[in-house]
Amino acid sequence: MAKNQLHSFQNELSEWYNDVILKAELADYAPVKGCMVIRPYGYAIWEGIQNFMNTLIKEHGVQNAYFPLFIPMHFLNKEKEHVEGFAPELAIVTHGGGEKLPEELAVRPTSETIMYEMYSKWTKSWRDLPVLINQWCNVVRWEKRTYMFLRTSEFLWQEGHCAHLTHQESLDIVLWAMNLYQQTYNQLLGLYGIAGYKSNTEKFAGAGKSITFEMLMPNGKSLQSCTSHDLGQNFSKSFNWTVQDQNGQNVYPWQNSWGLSTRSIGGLIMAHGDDNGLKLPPNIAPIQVVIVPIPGHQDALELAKKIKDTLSLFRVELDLDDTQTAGFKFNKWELKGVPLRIEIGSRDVASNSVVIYRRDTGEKMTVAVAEVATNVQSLLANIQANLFENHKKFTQDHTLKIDNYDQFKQAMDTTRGFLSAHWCEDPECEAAIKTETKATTRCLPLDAKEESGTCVRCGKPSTHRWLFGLSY
RNA sequence: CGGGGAUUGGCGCAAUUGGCUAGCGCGCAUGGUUUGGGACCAUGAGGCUGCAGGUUCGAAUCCUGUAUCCCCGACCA
Repeated sequence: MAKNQLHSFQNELSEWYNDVILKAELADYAPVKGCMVIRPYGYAIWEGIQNFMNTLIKEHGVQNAYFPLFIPMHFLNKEKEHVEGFAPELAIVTHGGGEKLPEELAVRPTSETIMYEMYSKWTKSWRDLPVLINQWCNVVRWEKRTYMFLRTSEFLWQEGHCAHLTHQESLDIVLWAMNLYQQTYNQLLGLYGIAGYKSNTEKFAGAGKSITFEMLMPNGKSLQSCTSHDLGQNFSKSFNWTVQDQNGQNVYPWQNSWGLSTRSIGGLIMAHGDDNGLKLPPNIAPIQVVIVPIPGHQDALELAKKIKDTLSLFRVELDLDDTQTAGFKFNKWELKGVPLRIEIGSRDVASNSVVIYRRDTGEKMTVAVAEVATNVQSLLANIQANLFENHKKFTQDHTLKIDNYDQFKQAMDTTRGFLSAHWCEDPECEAAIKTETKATTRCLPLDAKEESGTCVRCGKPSTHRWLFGLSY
């Protein structure tokens, strides 16, 4: 273990991941199995994601609302695939107020059923459509194995649920939502990924089609980072929900649902880190610039405050704690992933300049006081772009075109990554590949071109290359 | 849920054929000297050894149960 008490990013990613979450004070273990406490620094990241997404969600006319945590079991039972998919991971309330409940209540694993029950009450006419609602909430899925942020028994997310008169309108929202997620990942979190369709076995329980956004992590594992589902009319039919259309006919609305969770923070942590800790992209960093006056240099304080005033457009922390030495603080702020650090000591006061350090590259540069604000602005933009490009390059470098099964197996045994290979789309073949190599289908990329080939495993004809990988 | 490992001041660890008042480092508090890449001195606070039972003259140590965490799988966002 290095001096900073972190395991090696390269060789012990799982341990590094836990170390950095605890030491950077993003989160802590809760005294409840599989649950975590999201600490203020980690929650600020979630709030950044919420703010970014809320703006785009509302611009599109989708409104936020809130539905109950508890779902009567008979609601879940209405959609067969849905309940079968979620039954194994439900937390169920059997007692309330000291008495056994007449009907058990599921703690929501997702809110389709309770929301659509209400939608059907609120809509009688085609004029009442579309329903465009999103909610930010917690959900519970009783997972067998948990990791902080990536898979906890309770997690935070947003779930958008819209209903439309036509399938096309609904599909437009499905794609719009995935585009929203891509913007969030690319622009806010500096993360690259591939959007595409899930296979039938991997899709959401109750969906017609599911679109996923898959990101590659440094250990070559693939992280399903959010999903957007075309629910067709499965739920409206299950709930016997109809509205009258323009012709007076009773029709079932077309629906979609889409969600992004606190798992995104897990991807953010892992994809950008290094042996010194986190590297937060400036757009999401709760602190974009930390100003560290060298402790003991009294003359630096005035300049430090002056610099802070010139940076009012940014999220700036002025670290006035003089009980720690400069080196200690440098390491602390690097661990916490602050993109830029400004060091100010007597030397700088004398030369009317400051030292700026950038977290992503480790470069230090001397900048004249008058030019700090413009430098900070361009450096932050540069860091944001650089982190995204790094992740994009990593992903592309680890995306392999695979044309025979031996190659496929060899890749899964070594570098992993995204394996782009032809597949016959037969679920049995998919299952066999998983058993034999651990790889699952990740997605059929939205932009995949038609290309005739043969299934990498069974040799049957195939029309597209799918992405395979090891699931996180 | 299967396999492996762990749980001792806030954190990391030590303490066995069962035996003294459970130690050490870091951190923390107070005072002082320091401060440009993890400073130092002095003094001090902080433990019914995860929890519940049991065996024993005596348990951190042995037994039973249980909880939680980590790693590797199977299941999933």
